[in-house]
Amino acid sequence: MKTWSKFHISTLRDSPADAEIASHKLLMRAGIVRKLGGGLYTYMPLGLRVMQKISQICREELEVSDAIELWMPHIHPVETWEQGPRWAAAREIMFRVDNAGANKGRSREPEFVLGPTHEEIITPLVKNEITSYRDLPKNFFQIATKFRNEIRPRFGLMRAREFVMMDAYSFDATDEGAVKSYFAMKDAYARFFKRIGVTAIAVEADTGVMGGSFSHEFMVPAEIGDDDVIYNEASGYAANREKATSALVPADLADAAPAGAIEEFATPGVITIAALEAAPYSVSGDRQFKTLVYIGDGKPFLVILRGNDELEEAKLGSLGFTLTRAATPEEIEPVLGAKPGSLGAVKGSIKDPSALAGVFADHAIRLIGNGVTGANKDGFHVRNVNVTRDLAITRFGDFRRVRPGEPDPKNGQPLQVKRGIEVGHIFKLGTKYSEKFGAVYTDDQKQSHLMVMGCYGIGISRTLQAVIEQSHDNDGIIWPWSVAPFQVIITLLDPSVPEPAELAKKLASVAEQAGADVLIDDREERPGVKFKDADLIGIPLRITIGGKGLLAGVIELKWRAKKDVIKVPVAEAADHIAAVVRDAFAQA
RNA sequence: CGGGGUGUAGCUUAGCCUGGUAGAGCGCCUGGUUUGGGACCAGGAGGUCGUAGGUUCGAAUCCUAUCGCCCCGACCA
Repeated sequence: MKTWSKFHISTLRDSPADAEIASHKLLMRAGIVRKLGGGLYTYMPLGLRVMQKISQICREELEVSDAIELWMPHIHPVETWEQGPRWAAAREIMFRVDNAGANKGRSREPEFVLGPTHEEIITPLVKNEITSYRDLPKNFFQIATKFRNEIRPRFGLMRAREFVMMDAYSFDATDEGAVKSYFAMKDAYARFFKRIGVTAIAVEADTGVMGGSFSHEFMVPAEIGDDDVIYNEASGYAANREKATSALVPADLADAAPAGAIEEFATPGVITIAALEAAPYSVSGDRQFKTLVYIGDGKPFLVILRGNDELEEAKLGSLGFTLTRAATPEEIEPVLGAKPGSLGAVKGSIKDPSALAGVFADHAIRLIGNGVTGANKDGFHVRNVNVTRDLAITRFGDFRRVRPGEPDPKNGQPLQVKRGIEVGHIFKLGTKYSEKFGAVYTDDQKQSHLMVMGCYGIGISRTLQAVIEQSHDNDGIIWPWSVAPFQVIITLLDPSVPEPAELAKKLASVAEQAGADVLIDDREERPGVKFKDADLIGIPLRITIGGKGLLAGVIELKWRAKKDVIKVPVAEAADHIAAVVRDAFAQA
């Protein structure tokens, strides 16, 4: 048991000016964290207790799924990362560490980086540790600090430069095994979020720079989230917007009958979809082909979309390039023969087709019959363009951004969108890292095979804030029982009077024996201050001792999340509290 | 890194436009009156007005540079 006067909790009446969202304000006001700099926070004693509880629940649920805890260094030799498959993409977010006194006057290059994640560390480790199929599968995890030089830290712990993350890495002999490991983790995540009292939905996600074959994100629905979740309640479909698809294009769609031969027409000054929609051309956006030029690992390629569709850049990841970016006008003209605004992919119209790494078309362009596209000649477009007959397409794919209202790929009902906070992510990696680092094992036929990997993350500190974002009211935080820094606060109204103080201690130890963490507010403050503070820091159960209640021979129990006050005669208080606490644990 | 904003006491801020003694509320300290939802009275401590230059008799205020922080975008747990 802790007493407020000996513990350290400092609450603020006003929110700091740099906090904008509810959970960030409450983090500061309730004294959960204090800021050092952008994205850098001290976890105050109260906040640390929450972190430890979240971590412990995470640990327990992972262990149920047979994951094994270890601890890896957070200073990584740069060479380790250079050997890995994503140095080029990942170096941007890594803090570099100078090798202090060593090599003075020689290399100015940093020799270490602060660990943003640990695939590059664990894979070589496991390569040395495990050589036999008998030792597989294995799943290692740690709960530790991560360092990422986020370009823009924001919203307190939501995107910090130093943060606490659970990261796990599974190694399997076979692909089927890896899938099993993946879903074991998905289940562990679901149990974890349920236990900490957070609604987190698993949504299909893009694999991003991590690579790998499939992936789910765990999202906490919240207005302030960074991601759009596309979903349909009825079918259960849920995907990050970066990944979401819709049933816009029927699989059995037949090509429209060409209305005639392609013909060029002059469109002086027309370089936008909108301009072509206007008179005198009046070609609606869904009858235009939009031709975008990107650079994939140094080579240009084309993406063809419907005029009124938007490219979802993340979907270009499926093309297999390590780095992609939009091409500049200077890069475009020599290849296509025209400036942006007059581009197209009609066979024969591309100036230098051999320079292209491919022409990738979104499925939705198949909805266009006798459309219009650029002539690859400034100031000209062509009409009567038909997909199969006229366009030189390397392959079709899903590249467009889904819009709310489009048909669900599962049941055809309209899709909806909502914002979410990404609190966890799981990836089935495959052999991307094991190949690079030579992580192989020997099977029972003495044959060598690459281990099949998965990797998994939960943003522990971000989850802490997501809990607040999801569970608060105008008076403050409402901690779920399982992660509350203290489950019970005993508000002692007359701390200097011996009898009530003794009663508080007695009831505190009763609650503790039932398993609760108890805080006694023994400050010489007016009752109003104590009630306000108890609400602000969000302790689930408040027991008030003293004042008019005690005069009437009762103590009072009040749940933070409820309105009513339960009066209990002093004589029955101990038994009642023990029962209530046990009940709360049973329900948590 | 692009766009926008902002920096005055631990927190919230007024003053800046139109240069002339740096002010208030909360919090903190002392004393008193209070005591069931952030009390009241009296007294007190706390500021090189982000930093560095410049203009000026005189700069929180005007100018320049720089740094920090916040918001929107690209990226992420």
